[in-house]
Amino acid sequence: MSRENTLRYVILGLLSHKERTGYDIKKCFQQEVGDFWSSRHSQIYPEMLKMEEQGLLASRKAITGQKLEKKYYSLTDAGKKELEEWLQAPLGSIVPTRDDFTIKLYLIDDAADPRIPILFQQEISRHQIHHRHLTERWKELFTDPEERERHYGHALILRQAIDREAQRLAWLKKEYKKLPKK
Amino acid sequence: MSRENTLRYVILGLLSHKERTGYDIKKCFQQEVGDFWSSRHSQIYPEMLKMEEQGLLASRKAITGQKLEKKYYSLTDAGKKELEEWLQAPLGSIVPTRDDFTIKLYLIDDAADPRIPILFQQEISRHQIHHRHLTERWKELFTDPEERERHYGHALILRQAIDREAQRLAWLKKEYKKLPKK
DNA sequence: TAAACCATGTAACCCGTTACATGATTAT
DNA sequence: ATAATCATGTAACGGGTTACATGGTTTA
Repeated sequence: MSRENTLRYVILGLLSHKERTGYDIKKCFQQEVGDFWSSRHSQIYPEMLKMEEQGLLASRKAITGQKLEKKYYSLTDAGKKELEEWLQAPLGSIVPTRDDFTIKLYLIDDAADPRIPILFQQEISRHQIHHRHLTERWKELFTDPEERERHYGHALILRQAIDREAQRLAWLKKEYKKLPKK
Repeated sequence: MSRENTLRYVILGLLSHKERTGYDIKKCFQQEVGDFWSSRHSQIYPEMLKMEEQGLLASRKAITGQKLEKKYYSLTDAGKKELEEWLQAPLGSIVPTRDDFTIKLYLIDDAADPRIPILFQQEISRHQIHHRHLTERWKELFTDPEERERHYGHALILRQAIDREAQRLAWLKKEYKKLPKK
């Protein structure tokens, strides 16, 4: 958990190019952004209300169909300033992994334990799924090289995530093979 | 955040070979274990009390010096069973990165933005620090190859963490060089 | 004797998840 | 018609951090 209310800055960032509703933000988190940050609508709506009260966001209402109200939020000058400041603020220090595979391996600690190969299989499987998912996303978004240029940051972090998964899978398979045969 | 009360299992794991006090657990998190999992004493003590109430832990009191009371906890049979079950339970699915460098890069998104090289410098710096820290730890613990065999899991995850940091640093430096000169 | 460390707890608060709750619109 | 999706909220709870609070022991 980033305790520094990062959600607020992500929202500011997502609103920095165009106005959006809370629902739009929610959809972002279900789509591409969700690979890097996500929150539920039950956290998004109250947060945006608070940000409006604090003068970081402005809103206008619009009607779709007969009565469905949408609330479009946009950045105020204070909101823009808040975002700029955060973007320039130093990064936090690196926090513990808190990854269940890692901690289980630490606690079992014995290469001959029969639970070790199972653990590796599970870990390999979930990273394969994740790797495939990210690769799919890449194809969707960045098959066109022009898109890669238009969205430098996004392409970069997605590429990096894919490489990381590939490297992790290679490491896992290597260590899996080295396990003592029972 | 692992929402599944992982702390409880980490505590069970740390108690599985010898009895310890809450303070001992806290010290573990400040030392080697802390690279992979950590919690504060204000969370540890109440959690251990609850685990005792639930019959997972047993405790005995001891006096150091004239009156300083220590409370040593150990696993009950129920506690051992709980730990075994968790160790065999399937791993959770992979969660979003929630890393501030990543999300900032996503939000800036423009290779020509002057904040990008600064961001890279910050990221490189904090990973260098972390890499050095982990390498130090390795020297401390695993210079002796026999220790590496005695603590297979620990050696493995530490090695993996070091490799990951090294690979990440290489990637960061490569991309930093590719940035457009201003 | 003073500082650092040992040792154990509680309280307030923040972030995030799950569940509760409601109603409109669109596509089949 | 009905299911899926759009749209916006609130409530309860769990896990984690910071701060509050207290006292004993060891080491320089």
